[in-house]
Amino acid sequence: MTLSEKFRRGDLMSAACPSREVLKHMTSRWGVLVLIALEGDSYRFSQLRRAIGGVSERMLAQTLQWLEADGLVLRTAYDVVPPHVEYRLTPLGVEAAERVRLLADWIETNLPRIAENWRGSVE
Amino acid sequence: MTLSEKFRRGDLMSAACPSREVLKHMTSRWGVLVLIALEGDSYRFSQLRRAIGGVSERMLAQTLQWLEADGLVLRTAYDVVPPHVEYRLTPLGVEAAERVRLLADWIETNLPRIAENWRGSVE
DNA sequence: ACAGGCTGCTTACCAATCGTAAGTACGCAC
DNA sequence: GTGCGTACTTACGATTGGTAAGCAGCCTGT
Repeated sequence: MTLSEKFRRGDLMSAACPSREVLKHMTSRWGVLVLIALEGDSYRFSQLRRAIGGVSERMLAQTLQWLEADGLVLRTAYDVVPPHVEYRLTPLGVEAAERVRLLADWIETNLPRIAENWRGSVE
Repeated sequence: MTLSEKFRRGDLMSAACPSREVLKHMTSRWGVLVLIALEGDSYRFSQLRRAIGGVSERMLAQTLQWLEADGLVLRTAYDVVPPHVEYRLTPLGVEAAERVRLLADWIETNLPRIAENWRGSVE
């Protein structure tokens, strides 16, 4: 098996595999939240920023650019003033967002079970 | 609804919610790969390091400590020389790893579709 | 009329994080 | 007795991330 054959389908355990980059974008601190937010609806930049608590404009812009470059998010700019830009998921992005949301949902519902382990120093 | 009621079940869109920390640990660059590796088998430290291409000892140790503190990974140290430490998933960790693997599998199998978007500058 | 706000970014700067390399303690093989 | 293997920790430099300010032009308020 040649290297290119090995990487046609990704191999995350190999340091050199490009799938590592995709993983990095999708599981980045804000990438996860962007995908989940956009799963429900399309958003404008500032709207998305308000929906996701705590993102800086800088990081939101960067995250959206990553996801756009990976073909998960579609950016549509209307040339008006004030600027109007819409972000929505591509079909590929919808599939990705589903998986990410499953993970996020699990964390949200199981937070109590996880948090039990934090009480170590108390008691 | 009080703040504590709001956070008994996590709310990832709120900047102050502790679920953000868990998300950070599970979706960290190495956290994902650790969970997936440990899903199949228990591993010793160095063994895990070799299995996951490209991790430094420093980051592997830190990642394992995060996951241990969240109750996803169980660390068992045998007091022998040379040191022998085993890492395995807890039942909670198994559930988490399943979700993470679904995401990873999707990336690996859909890498070709994603990579198509990178050919923008070529051609 | 004219200051200030809103839009979607980008840039400059500083702090936190991460990776690399080395140190540690101890036993065993050569 | 030199060197390897184990599981880490620590020091330091490089990369990344967050904060704040800038930009360009219309709309609102006074």
